[in-house]
Amino acid sequence: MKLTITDVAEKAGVSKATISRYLNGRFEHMSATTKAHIAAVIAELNYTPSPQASSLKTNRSHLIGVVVADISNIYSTLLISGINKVTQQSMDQILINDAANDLKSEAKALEMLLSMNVDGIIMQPLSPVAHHYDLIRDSQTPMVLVDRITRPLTWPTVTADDYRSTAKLAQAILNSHYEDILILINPIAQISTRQSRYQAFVDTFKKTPTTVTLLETDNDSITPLANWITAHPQKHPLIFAGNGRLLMATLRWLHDKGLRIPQDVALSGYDDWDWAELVTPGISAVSQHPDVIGQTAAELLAQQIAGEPVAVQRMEIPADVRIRSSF
Amino acid sequence: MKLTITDVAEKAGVSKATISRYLNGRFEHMSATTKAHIAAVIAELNYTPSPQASSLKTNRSHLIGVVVADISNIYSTLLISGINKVTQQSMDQILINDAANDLKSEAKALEMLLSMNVDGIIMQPLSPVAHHYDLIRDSQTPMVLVDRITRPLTWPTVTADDYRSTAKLAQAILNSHYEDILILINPIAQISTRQSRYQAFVDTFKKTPTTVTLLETDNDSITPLANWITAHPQKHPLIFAGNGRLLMATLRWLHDKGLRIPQDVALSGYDDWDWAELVTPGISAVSQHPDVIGQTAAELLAQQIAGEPVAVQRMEIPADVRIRSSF
DNA sequence: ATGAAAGCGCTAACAT
DNA sequence: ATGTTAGCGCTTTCAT
Repeated sequence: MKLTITDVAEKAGVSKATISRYLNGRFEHMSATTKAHIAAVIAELNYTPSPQASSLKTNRSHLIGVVVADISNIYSTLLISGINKVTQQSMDQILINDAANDLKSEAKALEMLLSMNVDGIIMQPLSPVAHHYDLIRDSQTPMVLVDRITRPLTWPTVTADDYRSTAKLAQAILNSHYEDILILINPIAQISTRQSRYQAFVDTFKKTPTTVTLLETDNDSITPLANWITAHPQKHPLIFAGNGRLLMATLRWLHDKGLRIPQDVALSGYDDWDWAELVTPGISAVSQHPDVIGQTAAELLAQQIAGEPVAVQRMEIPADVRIRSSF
Repeated sequence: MKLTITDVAEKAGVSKATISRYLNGRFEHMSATTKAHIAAVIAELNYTPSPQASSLKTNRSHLIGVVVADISNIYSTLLISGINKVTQQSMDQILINDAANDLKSEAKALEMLLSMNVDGIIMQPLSPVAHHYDLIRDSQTPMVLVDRITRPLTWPTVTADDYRSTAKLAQAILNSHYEDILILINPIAQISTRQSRYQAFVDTFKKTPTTVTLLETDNDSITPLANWITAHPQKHPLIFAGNGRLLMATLRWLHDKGLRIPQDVALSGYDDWDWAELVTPGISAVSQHPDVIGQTAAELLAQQIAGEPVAVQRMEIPADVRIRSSF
């Protein structure tokens, strides 16, 4: 049977209040003897207090909600692993929820978390409009956004430095003088990071003869790319795949078609989870650090929960640009 | 301000008890009018009950604890994603904990989960000895093990069919007549799956002239392999890397050394998260399905929690063997 | 068909 | 320095 604070109090011959004080580290007015005695009794009984009971009174659940856009994406693991580093320290538990790239699911996840009375939320938002998340603001629950920004800026946000890192990659491509650059990316209207990645290319090639073509796609499908390449068999384009899944899908398609990299088409992309270098001839890519993003977000959230002021601003975690031999 | 059941009761002009009955779907003795009325009020107020308060009374937390061996491993995401599929349905929340490949951390995670009063636990155990987890048995908390077994068999366990799938791969290798097979794997004494993978090779090549060499390593280091290859420059071995990380590390090392696959060394491994085919020349590997394992485990756990009897046995989820061109 | 009241394990005034 | 007591939001007998 699970022990309660009453059991401990009886065994120790003191009141529940004293035990409670002990548990919460309020020793200011406690005699050293009772303190030691309580410690001994707790150790002997191997008693652990019930967080839910305490939560009921204190309104602090020691639960952190995490909502990821798509849990099957590697980004999620890395992000969670980073968050975990700090919650482990603070003895908080994380509640993982998957939005499955669906606004309805995301909303449900958020409601769930609120009803669970989480102390704070870390979310990789699906919607770019802050308004969409008014219920969080209304509930007064601290939140930190990761990976994508939301307008107007309402919560502290931690992302990669998409624009800067992509521009760096674009700069490297500049020297190779491609006629056509194909940006294969999910709909950019929605997501800030996608816009930045596209814009970095546009800006870099603005005053060059290079044509930058935007190929918007859905659900990481590469059909628009396949169509373009099939329609322009004589061209020798450079492809920039806007995320890891697209990069992988593109690679697989080129493979199937027997197209050689970089002889037939050149390739580059965003996100490389260590495998891009293993693929012959080594894919040049931007490599971000979701674990650092997660850790930073968790620290920011912890501050907010502790009542310390946190600036509502975007923090950018630098990504690495790894140039290999794919263009 | 957060609404309580009392607010709803007042607004609806009925007692808390009636609201509670409504919330728990006990309509047997409820007039259709009050039922409809309560529904309307709840919708209007947008009320959501507090799980922790209810948990206090019912002893059901709707929390499922998940302990993974190493959260930064892709296996974890896939596993969680599978678990998530079923917990989403049942409105349960999952509490992810990382054992970080460390028995002390694992024990702490388990204690944490017990004190959180979780309804059940899904664990990828670090220790092969069931005794190690007696505190779970003592606490009467339902548990399902995944990925690795524990002796004696104490909990329902869901794993891949390590032996069978590895044997299938070994069989394919058999026809290529290698003189030396190097099994690179983390310490096999500890983990059941590792033993099975090794044993599958030993058994397959028992009556052949092929030598099967066990190269035990630690922390996914490839030093033992590097040493062997350096020491036998004239040989043309086939390597079997016991997990995805080792496979990747091996690949990277061969790359660095300029060793060609399969001309200089042949390669194969366990775990392929879709990238193995993209690496030239396409790595032959066993591909397991952690998401299915997770889903199955979660279903088993749900049954146990519901009080339905669940057989204490090992369930094997078939892995795929993907033969490509690396040997 | 519905309500009153006690209590789940804990915390926090307010006593003493 | 420690105890008493009244809840936190919900469920559940037992009444009516």
